[in-house]
Amino acid sequence: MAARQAPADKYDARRNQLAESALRTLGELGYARTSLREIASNSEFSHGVVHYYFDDKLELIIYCVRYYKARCVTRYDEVIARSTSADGLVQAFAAKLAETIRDEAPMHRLWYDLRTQSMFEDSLRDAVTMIDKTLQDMIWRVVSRYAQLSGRPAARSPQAAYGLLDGLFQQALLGHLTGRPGALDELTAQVRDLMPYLLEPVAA
Amino acid sequence: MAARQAPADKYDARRNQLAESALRTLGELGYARTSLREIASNSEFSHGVVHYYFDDKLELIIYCVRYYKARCVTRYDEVIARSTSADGLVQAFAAKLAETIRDEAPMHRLWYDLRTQSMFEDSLRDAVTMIDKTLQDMIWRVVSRYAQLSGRPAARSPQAAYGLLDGLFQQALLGHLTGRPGALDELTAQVRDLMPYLLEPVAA
DNA sequence: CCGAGACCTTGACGACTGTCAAGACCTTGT
DNA sequence: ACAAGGTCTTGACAGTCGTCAAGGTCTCGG
Repeated sequence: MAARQAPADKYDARRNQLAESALRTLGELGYARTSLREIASNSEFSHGVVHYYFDDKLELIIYCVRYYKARCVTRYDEVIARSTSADGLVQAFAAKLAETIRDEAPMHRLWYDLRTQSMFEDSLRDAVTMIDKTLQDMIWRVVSRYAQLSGRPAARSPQAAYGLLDGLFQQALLGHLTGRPGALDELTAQVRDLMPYLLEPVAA
Repeated sequence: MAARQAPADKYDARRNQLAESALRTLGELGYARTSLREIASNSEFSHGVVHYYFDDKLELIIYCVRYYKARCVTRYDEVIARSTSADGLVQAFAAKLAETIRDEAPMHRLWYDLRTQSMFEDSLRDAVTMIDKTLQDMIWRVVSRYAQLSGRPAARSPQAAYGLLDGLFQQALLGHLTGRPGALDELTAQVRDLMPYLLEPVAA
């Protein structure tokens, strides 16, 4: 029960360690075919240890989702901070989107997997809703900064902006994973085209 | 092996009958937790019959995907045929999108589930890619007709148009399933806003 | 009317899953 | 140095899965 010892950090460190193994495995196999034994075998522990640090398979998964969120949430903040012109922001943002597909494709497909699972499994719904909102906020910070640099107000809701960009992103991810050659370049072009639409048109 | 009898139709009819049971079950439970026994128990047959009509679980699933496609492909063609003005088309199209979420949510979440699974499982990839292309064509017929009625050419690629609309659609589906009240109305508003962006701006 | 083959059920198999209890190992305080 | 308790492994459990073989039931041609 109260498993923590003097260094409570160690307990959390182990949980994070297991979460990382779990995320690696989940990103490789997907939610459906990932077993606790597989997760453990991708770590340096045996399969029984999972129930020492997590009550449940579900608790581990949800912990992973939140742990994963902590990494992504600031992904584009540097782009926001560094940009000094509207065009530069759009360029850097589009490039970063393509880059993260190239470098972290397993993580992204895992996210879409979990989000889709939440359409079936109520127990995932809260965690997914929370992280989805966080991603929407992240996108909205980009759009807000873009509006600011352009001197024009945003014309779309945060939901709409997120939905549109997410649709393009997911399509590019799928294309990239199926080996379609120009998938990433198409994404950057599509994003560059889309961004002005998110703001009010220039005054007539 | 050569299981067909004189009326070869009956063999196909049984396959379709099983496909319908499978789609009902898959739409309810999702790909991960749907077993052949569950599919069979949602039909009037026993669990062994599946292997009489399908070699494999995977063959059944893929057959289902293609069977499902046949229904969706013409979903908006009536909207296209009936519309006589650009605004009327947009209105009817947006309403139809919302309607299909309300009436066929399990089928849609199943589609997203299978599409996501194809990011992990190579064996699903071909079937998913084919139906995704079919859906893109379906959307593109709407956009083309919209361009025609507007007297302006389309400004976005078929991929981009499909990706954008699909993003909004998926977000609305998720919102609808999680019980967010205005999810469907937001979708129709977002689609009405988006459609003009898919065409070239009015001449300056 | 009967036998052949299509159609379907039943029951079993090996493999895999999440879960947990029993105990071994190892660190630490005293 | 010894005991206590945190940490981890091992092995087993009940259940479910896909698959398939054996055999029953039904239908129809001869």
